[in-house]
Amino acid sequence: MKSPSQPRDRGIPEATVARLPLYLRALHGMAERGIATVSSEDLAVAAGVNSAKLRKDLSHLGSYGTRGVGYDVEYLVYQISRELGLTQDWAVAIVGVGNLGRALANYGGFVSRGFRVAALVDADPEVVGDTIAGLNVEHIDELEAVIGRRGVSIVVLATPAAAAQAVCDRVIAAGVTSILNFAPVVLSVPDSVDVRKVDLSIELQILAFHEQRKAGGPLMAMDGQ
Amino acid sequence: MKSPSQPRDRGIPEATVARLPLYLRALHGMAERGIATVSSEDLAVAAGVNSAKLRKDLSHLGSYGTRGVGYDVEYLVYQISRELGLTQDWAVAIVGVGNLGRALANYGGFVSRGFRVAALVDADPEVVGDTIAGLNVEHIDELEAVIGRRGVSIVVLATPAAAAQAVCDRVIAAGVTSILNFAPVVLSVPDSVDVRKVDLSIELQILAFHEQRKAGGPLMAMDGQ
DNA sequence: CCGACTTTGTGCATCGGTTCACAAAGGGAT
DNA sequence: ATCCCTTTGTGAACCGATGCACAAAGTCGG
Repeated sequence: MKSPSQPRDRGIPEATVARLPLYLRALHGMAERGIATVSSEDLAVAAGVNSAKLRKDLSHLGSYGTRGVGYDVEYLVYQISRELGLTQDWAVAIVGVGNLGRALANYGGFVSRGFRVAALVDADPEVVGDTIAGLNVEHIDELEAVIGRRGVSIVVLATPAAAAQAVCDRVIAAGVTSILNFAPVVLSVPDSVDVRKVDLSIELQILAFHEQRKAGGPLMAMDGQ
Repeated sequence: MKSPSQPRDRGIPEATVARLPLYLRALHGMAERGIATVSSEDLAVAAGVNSAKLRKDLSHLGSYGTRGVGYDVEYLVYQISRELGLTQDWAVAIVGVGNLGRALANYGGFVSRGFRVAALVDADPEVVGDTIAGLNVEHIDELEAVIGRRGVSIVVLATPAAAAQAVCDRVIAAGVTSILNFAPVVLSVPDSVDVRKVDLSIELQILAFHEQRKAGGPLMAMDGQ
């Protein structure tokens, strides 16, 4: 007899992991509206995916649905949260308090569940000492100390491109293994470190590509050589 | 006899399109450092990808390399720019001038090549009329007029989640078919419209998942049921 | 002019992810 | 208690992307 409703396979596909937060958000919305139970079809629509994909994704976590009924919203929220590691809270440090860093520090929604901005760090003496979003901006010289003291495990890089790699090296040396990088550079890191990149410029360029296609159409003659 | 060095196949894989901006950035850096020619191996390292993948990607644009030598940096910059549609310039409107919108408006690097922030729009009478990054903030009532007048073809949504879908519907009705969405909602749009999403919260959750894995390790016993 | 060397471009095997379609499982009505 | 209806969970086919490995193509030195 195999134990039921237990995470079966600890190897969850990357594509699935990337969608779990989407499901979670949709489920939170439903919970707030007092919906107790949801079918894969409805949840899929709310998350903007195909229902078969949703079911397969959820099946990687375990068998949490009831055939003929659907999924219990509260229970599924809990299971996904646990799988994503949101039942604990994560101390995040933002390095680089320019326009973007400031926006991130103030962006409440982003720190909604499970995450807490625990430190702001910058190199500019002009901003060090300022209070932003209720936090004191500390000097970059204190980087390692701050990471240790506050138990930071995720670092958000919002520095200029030129500074990113150096800061990255230092936070890794300080023991951080998860980095969210906003600087437009390819960071070089050991395999044991996870880097995710958010690059506004790249997103725009991808849009431009498709926009050009649409505009030019199949008969765009103006590009003869 | 097939015409040489001509874009052969107009169907470039999506995964390739997403990497072209990366190559372009690396190439710009090289051009600035006066490098005239680069091998697929060197460019691949600079862009952080596998060299075979890079060659396959470039081969989708045409045969722009020289065997035994490599690629001409300037020429490749031009070809990729043209393919991405960066030889024309795109008027971008930012809707929602909160912390994030402001940061985007000021973020010079993001508007570097091919893109120009042509308008800022917000609903809050408090900020309408302000000048940010040299631009006057216009009222949301003017949205359609502004889009038409300035020839905006790409819209960046930096509104609160609750407002995003409504604004999205309006810009689409005004003829926009490319949207970069920062609001944490799944936008529903016709197939003819391209939406790219940047979601800080989701990125953090993905990092947390992997971080938890590392921390817990293969023998994490504390989760017995 | 030739031969050795470098580097591209690509055929092919492989892999991960998506989608379809359906059998298995459970709920509710009679 | 039985049957029908709904919805899950998944086997299997399919599709796109990746990476290897090598032949073709071109350069450069002698």
